[in-house]
Amino acid sequence: MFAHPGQQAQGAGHSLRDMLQGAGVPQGPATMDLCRLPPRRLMRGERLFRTGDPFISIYIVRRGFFKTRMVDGDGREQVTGFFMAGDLLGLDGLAGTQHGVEAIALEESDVGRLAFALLEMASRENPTLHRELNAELAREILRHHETMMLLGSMVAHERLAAFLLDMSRRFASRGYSASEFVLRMTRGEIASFLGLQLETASRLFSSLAKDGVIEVRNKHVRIVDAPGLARRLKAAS
Amino acid sequence: MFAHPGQQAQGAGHSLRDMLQGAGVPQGPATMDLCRLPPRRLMRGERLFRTGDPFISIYIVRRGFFKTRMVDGDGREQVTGFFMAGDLLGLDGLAGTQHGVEAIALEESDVGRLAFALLEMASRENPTLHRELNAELAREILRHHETMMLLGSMVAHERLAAFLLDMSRRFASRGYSASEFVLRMTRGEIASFLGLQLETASRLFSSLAKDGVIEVRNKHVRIVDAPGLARRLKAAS
DNA sequence: CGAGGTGTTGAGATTTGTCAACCTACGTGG
DNA sequence: CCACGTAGGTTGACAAATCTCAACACCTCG
Repeated sequence: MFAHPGQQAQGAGHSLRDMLQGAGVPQGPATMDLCRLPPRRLMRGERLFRTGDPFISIYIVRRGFFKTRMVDGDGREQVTGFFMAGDLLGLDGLAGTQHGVEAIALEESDVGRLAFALLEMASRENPTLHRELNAELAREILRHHETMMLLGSMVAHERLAAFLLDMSRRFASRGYSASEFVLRMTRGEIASFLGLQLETASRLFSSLAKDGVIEVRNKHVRIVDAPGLARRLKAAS
Repeated sequence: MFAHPGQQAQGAGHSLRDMLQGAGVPQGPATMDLCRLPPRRLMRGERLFRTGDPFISIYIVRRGFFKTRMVDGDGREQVTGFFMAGDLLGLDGLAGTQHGVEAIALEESDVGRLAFALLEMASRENPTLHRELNAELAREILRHHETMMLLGSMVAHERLAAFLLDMSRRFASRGYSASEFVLRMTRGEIASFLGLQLETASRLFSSLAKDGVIEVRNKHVRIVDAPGLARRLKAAS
């Protein structure tokens, strides 16, 4: 049920994604090449950007895994999303001048970067690029809407089901198994994202396992009964 | 704790808001005048736009009150925001091609409209306008973030306190009383927005009233002890 | 091999939801 | 202008979901 940036491969030429993927695109229009900044490697726990950082570039995850989170004045923390290879990161700053969230690597990761100021100029001359930027932003907003729906009108077990199905879909769209994957984030991070307590999330994993819907071993998850999981999104299980 | 479009008055000239406010701005640059569409009046319950509608124009509330809501495939409903005079509406479509939510008038209301396609062209020639559009979008995203925080990491009584303080701030920023106002939405709509059941929201109103923090009579609310209300955002009351 | 972070589980408290009754305000039509 | 119907709002009693606190197991990494 979650939409995420970067599901479908882009058509031809020098799309936003091509530019960010970097390495493989040696010969683009000059304006585009100018945008490209050196890629960056992060260790687990390192921050790609933090709340309030000036918005300078947008990123694509080339390898690894990230979470984004917010911390409010009272120290309340909220994980707002998870990002895997192929996902764009930092779009939240696209509309303004600074980032509203922070992005933290959940494992050793590589990101491609594009300088936003230059990208904006390029997009003025290139309507396709401009449209792509807008489309990515639209996906970001759609993601927000879905998160609000999840947090505002689902009970705990529905939220976890939605989360697992979303992960499954995203792994599948990248050519990995839809039924078996490794969740890089901790239970606590999942719980925060789902608006639950850590223990509640853990219990729900166990309960799904007991019902034979999934198999769990730490971060390794296997979806045994995908329809059963989907059913838990709707009525009472 | 909520950010909303349209807090501060805009500086000089023909800003986005001026254009939308309409009537008072007879002599703008031609490109801008072209964008302006006839205003619209809606009766209570009428929809300004609905989910999936092509994104054609953005709106400003000139008079009245709106809610936006989403309905997902399973019929789950979620109110995503409330909009009063001065607020921009329909920005969620700005990034894409269609609206992801629907907007419904909570009372007889008037809106100003700008044709987006023309507006986009105008913004290409006018960097200030372009920046304004981006700033509005940024506010929209900030609002989403704050809603996620509210839904994901606050308990019921904190959510209601946050809601009331937000309303208070927004009324105040429009020159109305910060301590006494009429909530145009029903308890059910407030509850949906806060991710609660109607009865829970109602009880929380009563409980705040019993504690002498607010006075309530139907939709009329008076904040008696604003600091007390603010205190309920943090620790246990 | 030890330490600390991570994950699981239990028991009980607390919060929130559910169902149901009833009250109130408001608009409509007689 | 009143009467009635209906949507909106409140409250109670109870059920269920979720949280809290606590103990302990596991796993990874240095």
